[in-house]
Amino acid sequence: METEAYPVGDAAGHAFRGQTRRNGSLYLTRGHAYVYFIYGMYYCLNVSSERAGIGAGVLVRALEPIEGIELMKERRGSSPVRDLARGPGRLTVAMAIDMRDDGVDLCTDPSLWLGVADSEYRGRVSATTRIGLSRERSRAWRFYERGSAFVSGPRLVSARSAS
DNA sequence: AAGAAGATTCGCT
DNA sequence: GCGAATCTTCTTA
Repeated sequence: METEAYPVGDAAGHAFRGQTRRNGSLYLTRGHAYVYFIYGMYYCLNVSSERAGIGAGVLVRALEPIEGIELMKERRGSSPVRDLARGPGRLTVAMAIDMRDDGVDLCTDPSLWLGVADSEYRGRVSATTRIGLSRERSRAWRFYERGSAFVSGPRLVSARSAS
């Protein structure tokens, strides 16, 4: 798995300039989905990360497919398993995530939810700077499973930045 | 009202 | 490596 944090006060975050129609789900209680449409073509999935009324979240950039691989291949058009969900746009295609999922509670909704990581993944997380930003480039707020082939960007550990 | 940029991906050079 | 695809949001270049 690969994620990027967009915490409160982050100038690169969608909630930096306050709540809008688009980013409203970032202001839901932690654990809700924030889905937005980007580049006229792709959806991106985020998880709200603060209490109600505070806008912050985590972008889910990549996943390692475990189950439902055939279905994901159908949606993605026969791409290699490694590429099914390696990248935020690919991930939402493979999972059939769109604006209908915006605002759902990922802790209780039967259609889309988050589980808890197996203990074997604990301690296997590394960090780098985030991808594709023009602001706050130096923050090492991208997190991924060290050694995994199912991540979308650099797998090197960058120098830790002050936070 | 109009234009530019954007947490991307894919295909072609 | 570069540009197209294609649309929402924010800013006024």
